[in-house]
Amino acid sequence: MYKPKLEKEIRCPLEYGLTLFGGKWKSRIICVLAEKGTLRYSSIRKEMANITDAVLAATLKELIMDDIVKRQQFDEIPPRVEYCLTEKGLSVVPILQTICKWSGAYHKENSENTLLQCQKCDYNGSME
Amino acid sequence: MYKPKLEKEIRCPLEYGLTLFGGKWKSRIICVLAEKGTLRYSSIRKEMANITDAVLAATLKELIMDDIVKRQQFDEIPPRVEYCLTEKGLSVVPILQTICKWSGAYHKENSENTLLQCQKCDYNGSME
DNA sequence: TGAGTTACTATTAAATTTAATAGTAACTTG
DNA sequence: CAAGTTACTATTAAATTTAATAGTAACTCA
Repeated sequence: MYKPKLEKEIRCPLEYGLTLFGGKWKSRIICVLAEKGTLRYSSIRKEMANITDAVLAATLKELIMDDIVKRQQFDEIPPRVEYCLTEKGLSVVPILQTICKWSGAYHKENSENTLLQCQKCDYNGSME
Repeated sequence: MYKPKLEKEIRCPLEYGLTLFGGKWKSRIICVLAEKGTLRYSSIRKEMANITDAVLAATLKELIMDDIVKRQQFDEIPPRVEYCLTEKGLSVVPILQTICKWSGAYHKENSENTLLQCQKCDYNGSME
């Protein structure tokens, strides 16, 4: 998703909201944290096959700046840093679930395959 | 937003759903059609300053393929083609409104400026 | 002592999205 | 008769996102 640098380029809260949790990675990170609660950096990475450090670190930074994810650092060695959703982050979850259900329902209606299954969301392929 | 060619690359209905209406242009087109009902190509363009023909035409095509927008063509000259939301498209609107409200509420909380106003959405900057 | 762990950053390249520009047929209006 | 309208397509370029790869400090474990 295109994220304009200048807030002026965003025309409405809808567009702005979508930049906060839309996009390929943000929604997945939020889902993982919603499911697991608190996770350290390496665990998030393990949960999300295919993500690279560069992308994960950058995405977490954005989520933190937008007050959706909270970062807590422990001064140990090897380093330990834990991430969890903020209150604002938690408030996104129901929206994501709604999208999940909406999408799952229409997909079932139009297709026979069952590719759309995911442990990260609360969708299991048999939602009413 | 990254839209994978192969459905296999999409991991869950949430991600899939976001490819259907997330992104810079799709949500705006849906908003405009939700507000105005039926519009012809040139009117959609006028409603969305800054969009180019290449992008508008391509985006409409995707929305049509995903059964969110319906296209009706009249054989007149000059050509007339009208677009409106399908039933599925209409069912997205409440989700977009929810995002709009969520985003608007948090934005007001965190910022003094009032840039986030838009005639396209049902948000007017003073939402409770 | 060497390898592994951790949470990153930096750099470069590939892929994708968005933008800019020009062109088209066949009519209508001035 | 020239210019404007309509709904696009095609092409090229710029911007942005995503991916791939390597490197880091300071410890622990074998």
